[in-house]
Amino acid sequence: MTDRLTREDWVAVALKELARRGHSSLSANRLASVLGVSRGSFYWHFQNIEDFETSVLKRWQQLTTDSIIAEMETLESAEQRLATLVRTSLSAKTRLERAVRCWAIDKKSVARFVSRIDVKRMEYVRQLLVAIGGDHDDVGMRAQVLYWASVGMIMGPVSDQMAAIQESDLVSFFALPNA
Amino acid sequence: MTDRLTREDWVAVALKELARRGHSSLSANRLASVLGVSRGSFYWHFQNIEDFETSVLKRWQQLTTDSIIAEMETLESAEQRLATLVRTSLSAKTRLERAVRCWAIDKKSVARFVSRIDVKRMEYVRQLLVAIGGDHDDVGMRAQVLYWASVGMIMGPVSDQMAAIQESDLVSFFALPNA
DNA sequence: TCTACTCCATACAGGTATGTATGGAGGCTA
DNA sequence: TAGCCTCCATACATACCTGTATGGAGTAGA
Repeated sequence: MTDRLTREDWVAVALKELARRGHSSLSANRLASVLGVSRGSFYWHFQNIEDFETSVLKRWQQLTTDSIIAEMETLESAEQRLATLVRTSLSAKTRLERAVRCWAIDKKSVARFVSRIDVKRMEYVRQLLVAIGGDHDDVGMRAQVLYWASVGMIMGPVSDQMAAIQESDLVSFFALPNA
Repeated sequence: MTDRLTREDWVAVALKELARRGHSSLSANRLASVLGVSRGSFYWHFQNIEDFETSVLKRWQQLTTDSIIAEMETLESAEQRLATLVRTSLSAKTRLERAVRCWAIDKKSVARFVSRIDVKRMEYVRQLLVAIGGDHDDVGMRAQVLYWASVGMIMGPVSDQMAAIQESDLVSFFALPNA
């Protein structure tokens, strides 16, 4: 009885495999073998692959966007929120983010989903920059570049330089006006 | 006679398909059908898939890194080089870059290759920033963030904001000291 | 206890992938 | 012209994928 599976069990192991080996590992075959069952279970819990993938993406959104923003909103000042957000991004586990973003390249439905999340995150960053530094002309550009940088950090090289970067330097770099 | 293929023909169509449909389209089967031949040709020109993929990556490096850096070096000042480099990046066709970077997620050998290219590009950006603004403490961070932003722009959302971003604003933002 | 429902196993069909073995068409050379 | 070398076609083995059809084990309820 206790060894029966739920949809959530499948989604959980999917996120794990997604982070470990990329989206090409999200086959019913592979996940079934990881869970120690057959594909019969998969096609009982999910109508098809599309149905399954949508569930995985929704869980990803909840974990990496909705809950993060909600957590930032518990902080008092916009400065604290941005600093914490940047620090969280710098120390975040990048494997899942990277895998999802590459998944979006292969599949248009995933791309649309990720795109909506991007807009949501970027708009939040822009709000924080406005709250901190005022609504300058280039606040849109700065929010865009800051979010691009976070995406680039996830997707790009993992250099020694990265470890030396302080979140406070980044915040002041983006939030303060140029000379 | 003229309808016989070369390794370069296979690599060329591979880069095209890579940009159009992503790295999952780089199968001998698909490319053969695109070229109108059978896989017998593929396995005559290439020892195996690894051999083929290495050739594709080397061509990508030559097109998107070596030749670009060489072109910048023909310009006179570091300011011109950085401005041109940023403008080139902003207007670059992102599909191939994006596909290669996602390819790297699925395959470790590709990841190692891309990582070496990342280091090469980032070091060049750092050199330009030093030549322009002097060797400040945070020049390493700025080079890192600027390169991250370029990667993020490629991998991330294509917003309306992007079209409004001027290359001159980006250059001054990264090259000038903070207030 | 008998039945019905839930969850999963098994088997099959159809698709695409790599890699190899082998043969065949056409040009180059002796 | 005879033979060789280059380039490609064909066929086969093997593997993994989705999706469906069907049956079977275990639990809950009448």
